[in-house]
Amino acid sequence: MEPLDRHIVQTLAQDGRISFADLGRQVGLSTSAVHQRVKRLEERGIIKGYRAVIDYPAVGLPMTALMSVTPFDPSAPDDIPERLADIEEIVACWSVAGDEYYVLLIRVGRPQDLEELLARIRQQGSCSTITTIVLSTPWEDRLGSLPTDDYAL
Amino acid sequence: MEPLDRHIVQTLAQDGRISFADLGRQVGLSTSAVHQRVKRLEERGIIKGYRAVIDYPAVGLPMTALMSVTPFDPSAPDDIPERLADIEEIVACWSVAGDEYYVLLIRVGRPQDLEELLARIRQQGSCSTITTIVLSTPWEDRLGSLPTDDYAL
DNA sequence: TATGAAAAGTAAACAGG
DNA sequence: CCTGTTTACTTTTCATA
Repeated sequence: MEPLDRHIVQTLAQDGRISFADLGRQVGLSTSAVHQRVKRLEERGIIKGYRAVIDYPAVGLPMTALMSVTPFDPSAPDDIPERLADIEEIVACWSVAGDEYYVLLIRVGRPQDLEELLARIRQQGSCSTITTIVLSTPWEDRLGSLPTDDYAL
Repeated sequence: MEPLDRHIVQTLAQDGRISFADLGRQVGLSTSAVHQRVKRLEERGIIKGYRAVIDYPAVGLPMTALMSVTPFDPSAPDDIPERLADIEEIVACWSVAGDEYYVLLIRVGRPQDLEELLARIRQQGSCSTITTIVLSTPWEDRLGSLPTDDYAL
C-alpha cells in the first residue's frame, strides 16, 4: 500500500469523524483528492466502516470476559462460529492454534447474564468453555502502528 | 441511561460518520437536539471517540495473537501495563482473573515481528508469556447489544 | 431540553489538466 | 490521479418556547 494511503488510514483510524478538509491538510492533499482516495479505500474494503468508541461500563456493560471454547465432538464438522454468530454478547471470535479451538470476547451487564450466556454457548455451540473474567482494561481498541515497509519477498 | 441516549449511542457505534440530520431522523429528534445530546455524550465520556474500522491484513498487519503474561517475580509491584504501554503492537491489554495476570491482543506483520515482540515484552515487562496464534477471525469489533433495562438494585 | 432559523463550513459531483 | 469550482447539505450557533 502507498505511504499516502497508509497515512490516510492511520489518521481516520484515530479520528473517524475528521473532515476531508482537515484530513487533506494532514496528509498534504486537496480536499477532493483525499475525498476520492478515502472513497476508494472504502470501496476496496480497506476501510470497513466507522464506529463510535463507547465507554462500555457507562452504557450498562461493565463485565468483560474471554472464553475459550472446544467442541464436545472434535470429529463433527466445525461450524461453531456460524452457530454462535447470532449471540450479540460475543463481541469477537478468533479461531486459534492451541489447545482450544476458539477464543471469544464477551461483553455483558451482570454475572447473571454471563451465567445464562455460558449455558447458551455450550448448548448452541456444542462445546465446552473456559471463562476468564476481565478485572480491568488498561487499554483496548488501540491501533497498532502500521508497518512502514511492504514485506518484499 | 435514557433510552434515547442509548439509541443514539448504538446508532453511532454502528455508523460513526452518520450525519446529525440522519441520526435525528433515526431517533426521532431534530438535528440540533441530537447534536446537543451527542456533544453531551462526548463530554461525559460515554462516547470516547470515533474510529475507522480497518482491514488489518490489507494494511500490512495480517498476524493476530493473544498473549497471556505472568510476572517473573509475583512479589514485585505489578506495573506491567505501564511498562508495556509504549509497545504499539499491543492493541489491547486486559487484566484477568486466572492463572495469568494479563492477556494481550497483538497485531503484527510477520512471524519475525512476533518473535522480536515476544523478546521485548518478556524483557520490558519482566514476565513470561504464553502466545496463542489467531488463525482466522470469524468476527471482531462487534457491538454487544446494549441492555434495555437499568439494573435497579 | 426541545425547536427552528441563520451563518459558516463541508461533502459530493463534476470539469479539466 | 490531481486540482479547483459549484451546488446541496451539514454543522454549529443562537434566539426562543
